[in-house]
Amino acid sequence: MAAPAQKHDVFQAIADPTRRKLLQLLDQGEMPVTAISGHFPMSRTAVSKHLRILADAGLVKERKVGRETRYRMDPDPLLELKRWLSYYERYWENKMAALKRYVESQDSGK
Amino acid sequence: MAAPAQKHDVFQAIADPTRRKLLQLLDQGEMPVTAISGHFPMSRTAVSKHLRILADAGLVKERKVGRETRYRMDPDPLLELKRWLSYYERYWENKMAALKRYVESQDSGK
DNA sequence: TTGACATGAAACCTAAAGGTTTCGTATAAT
DNA sequence: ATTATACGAAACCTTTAGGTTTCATGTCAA
Repeated sequence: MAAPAQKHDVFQAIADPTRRKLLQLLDQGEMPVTAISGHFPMSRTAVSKHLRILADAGLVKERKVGRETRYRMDPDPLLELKRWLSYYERYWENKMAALKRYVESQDSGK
Repeated sequence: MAAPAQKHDVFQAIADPTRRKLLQLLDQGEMPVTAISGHFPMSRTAVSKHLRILADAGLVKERKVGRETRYRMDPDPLLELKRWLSYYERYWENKMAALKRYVESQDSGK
């Protein structure tokens, strides 16, 4: 299969707070555009553009039902983010270990 | 305490691929600007600006040593990202949910 | 003390982001 | 058949992002 050559990646997609809210909202379930845009202080068209960017990154899927387009969230691309983040995981592991040691030392001290 | 009112957050900061590379590079250790910029196909000034954005988000720290400024990575703000991501953790933690998504995607796919 | 080096600030440019309004078109309701 | 609804495409505007070049300043080396 050829590469998707998507215009927007996950990192870009979640950079905008409006789009993060969109994901959160659509996490509740499928919803048509007008209903979605009711939750945002901007025009329906603007929301529609954000949805397109999210769709481009694979974070939402659309489905046409009659005259409406229903969007739902797809968390799969977030796995890339998770993978990226896991690279830095060791930092907190060490930190947590250090904190654990600290707490335990306080504990035994008392 | 007053809010930091930082101009750039961690989501914005990591949205740019150059800045992600910067983090990766600085993960190896502290480095002065000129040395850093040697790794990038752009001017030192441009790199400097990226570093400022990262610093603004708290992802790098700077330290002046003589006539040079040395930057190092600070992973702490990534915890916010991790926290945000953890909200969606259940999706791929739960195997049944994954299977459900798979079945549904096959269903609505073609 | 003179010159080279390291760096950020400033001014500037172009493209992209994020928003608006207007319009066309398909579907639904009367 | 006509009107209302749901939506995306297009054109447009303003601000921000990302880059450049130039300049000023502080520090090190000769």
